[in-house]
Amino acid sequence: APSTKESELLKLKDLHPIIELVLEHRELQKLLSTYIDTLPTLADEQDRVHTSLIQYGAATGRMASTHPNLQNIPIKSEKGRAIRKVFIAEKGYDLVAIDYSQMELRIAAFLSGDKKLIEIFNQGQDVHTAVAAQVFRVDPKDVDKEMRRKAKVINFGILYGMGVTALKDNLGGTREEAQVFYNTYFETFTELAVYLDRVKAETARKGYTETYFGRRRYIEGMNSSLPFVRSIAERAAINAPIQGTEADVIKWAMVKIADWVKTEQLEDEVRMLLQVHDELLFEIKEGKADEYIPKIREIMENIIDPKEVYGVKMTTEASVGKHWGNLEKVIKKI
DNA sequence: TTAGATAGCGCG
DNA sequence: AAAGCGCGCTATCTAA
Repeated sequence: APSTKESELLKLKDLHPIIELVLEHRELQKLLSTYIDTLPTLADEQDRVHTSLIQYGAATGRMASTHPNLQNIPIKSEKGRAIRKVFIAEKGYDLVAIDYSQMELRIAAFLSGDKKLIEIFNQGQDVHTAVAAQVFRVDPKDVDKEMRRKAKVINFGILYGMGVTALKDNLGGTREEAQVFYNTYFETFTELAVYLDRVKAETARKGYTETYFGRRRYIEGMNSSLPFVRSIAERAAINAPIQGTEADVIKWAMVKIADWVKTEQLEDEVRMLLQVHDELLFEIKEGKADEYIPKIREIMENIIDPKEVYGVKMTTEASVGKHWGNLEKVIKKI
C-alpha cells in the first residue's frame, strides 16, 4: 500500500520543499493533540495526573500505561522534550529517575552465555564501541563515530530478531554490505547466534518461550507453512525472553522497593511515581536524594545475583532535578 | 451517533 | 509480498 509515513517522506525530501513542512506540521500537531491539549484536562485539583498501570498490559509481561499513557511522554526531539518540563516535583521534593543501563542487551548476554558479550559488560566497557571494535577487528580507541553507530543498530536489532533487510534500511548502504556486516557480527558472537537458533527451535517444539524466571509466553505461528507468519512468530519468540526478563526484573524491584519503604516507614520521604519499562521515577524529600538513591539502586541491581549469570551486573544510573525535562546525572559514590 | 479499523507516531 | 519487538493515543474513514 502507498505510504506517507515519515521514513518514506524523508527519502523524497529533496523533490519538493513542502515535504519538510509537512513533517514539521506532523511533529507539532502530534505534540499538540496528544500532550499539550490533553494532559491539562486530566489533571486533578493539585495539577497532578494519575495514570493507570495495567499488569497484563503487554504479552511479554511489561506493564502498559493509560489515561494518560505516561510511558510515551516525548524526550527524543528538543521540541518534544519540552513537554517533560511540566512534570514537576511537589514543593519540598526532588524528582529522581533511576534507570537500568542496556538491561536488555545484558540479559541477552547471560541468557546466551556468549563469552565475548559477557566479557564486554564485565569489563565495564561501552557496549556499542566494544562491539564495533570486535566486529571491525580494530582497537576500541580506533572505533570512529560511524563504526559505533552501526554497532548500535545491530545491537538493538538483535533483541528484535532483525534480518538483513531491516539492517540495510537502518544502516544505509547496500544489501551486500549489510549481509557482510550481519555475517561478521554472528561469526564474532557465535554463542549468541546459537542461542537465537535454539530459542526458535525450542519455541517451535514447545509452543512457548520462558523468561529467566520461567514465566511463559505462548506463541502462535511458529510452525506455520506461511514463511511470513512464521517469521513474525520467530521474531516475537526471540524478543519475548529478553523483554520479558526485563519486565520481571523491574517488577521485582518495584515490589522490593515498596516493601522497603513500608518497613522503614518512608512513605512521606520516598514516593514511587512511575515505571517506564527500564526506569523508575520517584519523588524524594528535598535533601534526602543522596541518602536514599544508593539503597534503591542496590535493590534494583541485585534482583538477579550476578554470580548466577556469569557476573553480568544490572547496573543503574540515577538523575535528580526539579522537573522531568532536565534531570542532572548523579555521580556514583563507591 | 457510535464502533471498529487503519495510518501514523510518541515511548522503551 | 514482506522481511524489527512491545505498547497507547489521535485523526480519519467506513459501516452499522
